Amino acid sequence: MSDYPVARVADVLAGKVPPGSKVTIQGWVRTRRDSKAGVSFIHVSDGSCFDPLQVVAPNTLENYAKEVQHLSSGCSVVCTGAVTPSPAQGQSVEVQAESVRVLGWVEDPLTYPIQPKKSSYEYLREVAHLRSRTNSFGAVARVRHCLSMAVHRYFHEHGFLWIHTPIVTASDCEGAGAMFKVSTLDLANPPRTPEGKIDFTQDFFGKQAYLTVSGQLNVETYCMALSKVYTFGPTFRAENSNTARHLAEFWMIEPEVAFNDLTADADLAEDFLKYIFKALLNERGDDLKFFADRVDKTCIERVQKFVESSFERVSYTEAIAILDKAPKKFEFPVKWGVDMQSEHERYLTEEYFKKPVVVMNYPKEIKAFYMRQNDDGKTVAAMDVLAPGIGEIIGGSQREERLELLDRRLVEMGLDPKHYWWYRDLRRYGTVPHAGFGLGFERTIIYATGLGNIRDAIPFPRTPGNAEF
RNA sequence: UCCCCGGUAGCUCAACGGUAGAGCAUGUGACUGUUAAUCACAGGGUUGAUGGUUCGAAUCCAUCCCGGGGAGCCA
Repeated sequence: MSDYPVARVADVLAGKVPPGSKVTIQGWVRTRRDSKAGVSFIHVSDGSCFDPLQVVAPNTLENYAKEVQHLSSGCSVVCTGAVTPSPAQGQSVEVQAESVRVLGWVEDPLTYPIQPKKSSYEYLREVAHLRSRTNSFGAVARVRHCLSMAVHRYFHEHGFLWIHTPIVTASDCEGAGAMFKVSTLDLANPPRTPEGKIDFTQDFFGKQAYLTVSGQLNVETYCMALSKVYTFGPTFRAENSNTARHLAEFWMIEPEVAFNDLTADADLAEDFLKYIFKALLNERGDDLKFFADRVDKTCIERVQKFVESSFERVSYTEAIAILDKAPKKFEFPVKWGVDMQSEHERYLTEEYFKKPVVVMNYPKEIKAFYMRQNDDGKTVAAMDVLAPGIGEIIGGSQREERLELLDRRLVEMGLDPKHYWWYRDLRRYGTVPHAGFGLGFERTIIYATGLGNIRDAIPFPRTPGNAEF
């Protein structure tokens, strides 16, 4: 082995390595082509950028016939040699190999699941442990990382603290959907109370516990001391949802800001989304170009337009009026007081406004207990951000900071205020107006990339009946 | 969970009641500073599973399993 410094493919291709310098490249073979001129061209990817690096292996290498000519897609290699300008089209620089060492062979190239050709996303989901080696999933991973970092950078630069809210929760009424149960009890033979019910006092946490469906209630406690906070972590919904937009395990971003009202909340959502999409445009042009070429021609344009134009803002009442006058027959009739269906949201954002829309001030009956009641007595300070192509991407609200009104809503909705004792305490001790929202991270990714299914926006999708990997 | 559509070679698909085929991939050879290279030849299949109808089923029927699209729930 030589002692040449290890270089990332991204740095070599970006010209950060001076021509003539000798480097070590570590990665996986994408394709190999042999030339009778006495060289083989090996495209090596290490995941650091979209494009692979061309390694030119001459037939004078001692393992040329025995090994180099048998390299197939997926083999892991360590190559050393000089970086030189490429005489041929297709790449600016390449590496003239002095050595090509094979670390791992593909034991049966015929049945290697990842072949250098188009494979369907459906098929690749069945080989999720290997799909990271494809152009598509490498690009998704880099986009996901880029957006993650941008999320943290935005909040950090704007004075927010990242709060690590718990994954396991014992409040069974977070109100955002069905929950997964967490237990160490023997399922076949659980301890029983005298009444014959399962005795959760003997369970690990001494009471029934669940996986969180939202960090919001917890993060509000930190908001009431640290002013600007956010969560960014996994959340879980045990809904039997089988759609291209739902996961049982997904990542959510939930900022919460003290002293903010609903308008400030919508302003934050807009400013924040534009920031992370700008970062994506600046940093991952190579991957976005791939998505534009292969997945969705309009994706770059869409993200650019998103960054440049302002969100449309309408009240729920106005939105209903627009839908009422729409020259279009809806399957579900539109009426003030009912929740909007997918077809309604789509019409607003895709046909009527043709851009992201913030719908604000929904009827209180169709929204959660913690949302702040407006003076009209009919609506709450809730907002949804609707985006063309995916529908609801953000759901948020100003929170009810007045204890009396909060309690009234709890009772109206059949909830027991006792179960929310610590949440209510926030209103008893130094309460202030505050607002926040939840952004589905994977939905953000499919919006930006044009991916058709949310299961391809997360490395290992969990959906009903699917947790193989 | 409901409504549609689909499961055929390693992958993408064709054949739609009468001997199961192509492209890519793989192997061999030819050719070439090549670019998902090209050309020739070769190997490769209990047609998702189980029953049924039929002289005969990949094809028709039933049930189940798996996948996709749409709906609901939501982020």
